[in-house]
Amino acid sequence: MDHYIVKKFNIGWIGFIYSEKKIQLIKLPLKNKTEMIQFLKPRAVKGKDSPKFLAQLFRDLEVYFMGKKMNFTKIPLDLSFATDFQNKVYKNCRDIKWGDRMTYKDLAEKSKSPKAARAVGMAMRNNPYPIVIPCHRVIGSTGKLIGFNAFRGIELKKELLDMESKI
DNA sequence: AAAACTGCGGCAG
DNA sequence: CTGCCGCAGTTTT
Repeated sequence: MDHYIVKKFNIGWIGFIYSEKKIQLIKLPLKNKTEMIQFLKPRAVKGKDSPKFLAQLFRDLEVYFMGKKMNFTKIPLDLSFATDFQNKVYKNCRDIKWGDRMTYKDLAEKSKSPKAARAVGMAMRNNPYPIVIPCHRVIGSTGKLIGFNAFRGIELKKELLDMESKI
């Protein structure tokens, strides 16, 4: 059974589910801490100690939310659930740098499935590691912000992009 | 195996 | 701007 832990950042309480060696899920803030715990509880048991990789992630996130450049390349993610296509998409998405943006179509082309923009959307929607896999940097081809599977989704997406473009 | 979904993209009105 | 298909990968019947 995996463990969960919640931690407060300036955007709210973020939930984490993790196994011994890897992160399993990052859940962006819900309405409040209670809702977050209710969400996590059925999926994992409360964790007491936070392993090294998690402490590292916390530090990185603190820095990130301060508005500083941070790319999370060393965080060990569990992508064993992912298909070939999803793996490509997640990898390419991870390569989008701070302040950069890419369209769903761009990502599809880069992932060797030029016409699969929609499927890229699917992959983003099911991205278990928001921020670390910067799915907020993926936008519509018209430049419009779409989707974002989180409480206050689009708003949050916009805030993150605004923050990143301030540097 | 088929149908039913999408955080899409073009292109018409 | 809105609506309508075609699209490809994933999920659900």
